[in-house]
Amino acid sequence: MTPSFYDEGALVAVMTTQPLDRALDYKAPEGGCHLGAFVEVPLGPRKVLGVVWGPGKGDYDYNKIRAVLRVLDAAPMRDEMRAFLEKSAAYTLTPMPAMLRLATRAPGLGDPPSMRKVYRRGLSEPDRMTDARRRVLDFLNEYGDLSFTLKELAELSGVTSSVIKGLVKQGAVAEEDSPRDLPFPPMDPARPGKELTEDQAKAARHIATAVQSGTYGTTLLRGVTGSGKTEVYLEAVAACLSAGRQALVLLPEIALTAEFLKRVEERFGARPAEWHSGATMTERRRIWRMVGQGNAQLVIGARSALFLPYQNLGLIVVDEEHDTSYKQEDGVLYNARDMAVLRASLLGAQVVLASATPSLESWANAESGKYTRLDLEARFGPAVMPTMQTIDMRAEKLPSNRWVSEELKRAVEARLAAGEQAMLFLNRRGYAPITLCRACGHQVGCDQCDARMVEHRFLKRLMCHQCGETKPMPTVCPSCGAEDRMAPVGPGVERLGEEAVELFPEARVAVLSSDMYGSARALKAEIEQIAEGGADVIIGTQLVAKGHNFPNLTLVGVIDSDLGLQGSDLRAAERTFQLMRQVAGRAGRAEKPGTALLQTYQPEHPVIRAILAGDEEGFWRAEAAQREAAGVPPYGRMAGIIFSGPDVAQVFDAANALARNAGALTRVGAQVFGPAPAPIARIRGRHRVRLLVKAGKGVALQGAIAQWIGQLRLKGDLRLAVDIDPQSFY
DNA sequence: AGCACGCCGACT
DNA sequence: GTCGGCGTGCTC
Repeated sequence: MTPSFYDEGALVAVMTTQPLDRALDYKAPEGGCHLGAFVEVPLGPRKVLGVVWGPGKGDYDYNKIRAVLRVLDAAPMRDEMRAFLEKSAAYTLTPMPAMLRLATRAPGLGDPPSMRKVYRRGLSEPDRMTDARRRVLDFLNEYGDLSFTLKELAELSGVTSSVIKGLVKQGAVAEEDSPRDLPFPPMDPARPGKELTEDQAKAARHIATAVQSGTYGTTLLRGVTGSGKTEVYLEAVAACLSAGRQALVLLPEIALTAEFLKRVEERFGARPAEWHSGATMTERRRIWRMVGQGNAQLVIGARSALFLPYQNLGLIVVDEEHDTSYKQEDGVLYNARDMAVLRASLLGAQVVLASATPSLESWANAESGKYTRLDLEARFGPAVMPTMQTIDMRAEKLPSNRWVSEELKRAVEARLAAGEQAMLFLNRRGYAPITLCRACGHQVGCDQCDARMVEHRFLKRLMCHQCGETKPMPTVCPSCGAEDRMAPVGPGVERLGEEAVELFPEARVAVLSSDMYGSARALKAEIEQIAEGGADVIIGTQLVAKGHNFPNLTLVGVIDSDLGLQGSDLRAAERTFQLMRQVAGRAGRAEKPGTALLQTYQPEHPVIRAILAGDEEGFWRAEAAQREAAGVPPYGRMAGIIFSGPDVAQVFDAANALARNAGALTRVGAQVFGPAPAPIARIRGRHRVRLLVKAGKGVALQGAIAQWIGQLRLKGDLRLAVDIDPQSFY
């Protein structure tokens, strides 16, 4: 048993956020320190942030050991959190300091609580009363014990700040210091939620009971769009809050909308803490501190909210659990869905994985009994699932610059005539995916990456969708020099928008694409405006497939259902299935029945047929059988080893050398494939090459890989990263 | 990550 | 002669 307190001078091991890959010994400071304390320690000439990780090892020259400089004013990291970070690091093969950095992503961690001046009613009366003074004192008397900032008080009582300063001098108004980071208002779980159907109430009770048990468990909550998943898991949140424990709802960044927060506020009577990439430094600091003090009971956040210092977490909801954005693809490579399950298991907390279209991993875990599965079949309210049909594009005789079939066109016209909305869905941003020289066949590529440049007519430039590099549209072929022969090939949403304007001249056409709006806020505002009837025909990329509600939308046309079916990505079929189901779920969410039309060149493909039949179990079983036969996740294990560096040949050489020396892996029966260019073959001028490791389900993959790459000495600018359970393959 | 140490090419 | 290139190694 490790002691939980170290007296002054005792040796303690401190893990820093510097890339040192192990803890260093220090002497405990004056007054001692707790296990888990956030501390500032000297490291060479610098002062760095660290956490007291345990007793010192004592294997270092005692005379060189320095003392902890100070203990920071923050609640010590709990044992559970240290265990979580260590297990996450071991699972993802991430160096511990990088893991610790995820857990200390708040500014001013070491600062004393920031204070500000607030004003309240003082004990004495002013010597002379004026109108302005009267207004201030009346206002304060009315609000009793409450205090206000100078600006608030001046505005609310209609005086200038000098009046208040005058009253302070006389003692009629008291000036006090108050911490700037205020606790979040308490949630009220006893407020009535939305009325639940019997189906939903049963599911809600099931999860609530599990939450009250105070033990670990994971529930897969499956329900089609509009089936009331949110209402059900908010009841589980209520049960958790009632039990006096904190709750966390994880959402994909894009789904963290004002609409969702409003629902939460209506249910619990107060705004929860919102943790997302757009949060200001002040907000981050407040949330980090308040979560650590237990003064934020409910956090709604994107994946990194999983690493906040909860004191008493009882429930983690992962909404849209299949969403690929839960997998962080750069820096620390982790999957927030899997890490949520890990953290809950260490805490004795419950996890709810909610989705209309679960990932095959979660489906399989439910099948094998690791997760409890709850299905919400009935749609909430009168809306029903849309009718779905394919349009066989092989039978269409479309000119090469047209993508909307005659049948889809007629269907859209019918909706327009009825005063309803139609959506054309195409998962390709920009104007055209390829810019081709008609003289020599050259395709314009990115100078930084190996991707093709995509024309964005909206921006009047070519853009690389991998690194964001842009350049002007060339008039002369960069390869053969021919003039005015550059031509756009293939459809993007912008080009589809042009076609829609021609086909439906009377309609208001809106194109929704993530790169057309400066900020997520502007985009959300635009989506809301369109949902309220601001457009008749909506052209959109995959961002419209995420939980927005379009009450007047009754038709979804999927321009190219085959995108994502081809290729060697083992999850391609799964992704297409999920996307189609979600897009189809856009249609007819309110009272009007919807129709989904899928344009495809492969109407007999099992994925397309499963979507049409609405046969999810059939799809999962077929897909699971294929993966099991191939020995790939979730029936086998995979890892990517990504080498990167400025020189391609050097990067390939290093990867080749490692691949040829894979004894540590072959001993455990794992196979090594590659090297091949990584999914993103070049980022910011650095070439990336990947080895793929495939192993049986029972193999201790991390240990073998750690041993394998352990001896490797990387020279110069070469870097190596391990990606456990890689998600991108092409 | 930073920062120092150290071992080889073009300058006042 | 030495200024400085950044490869290598250390930080308790």
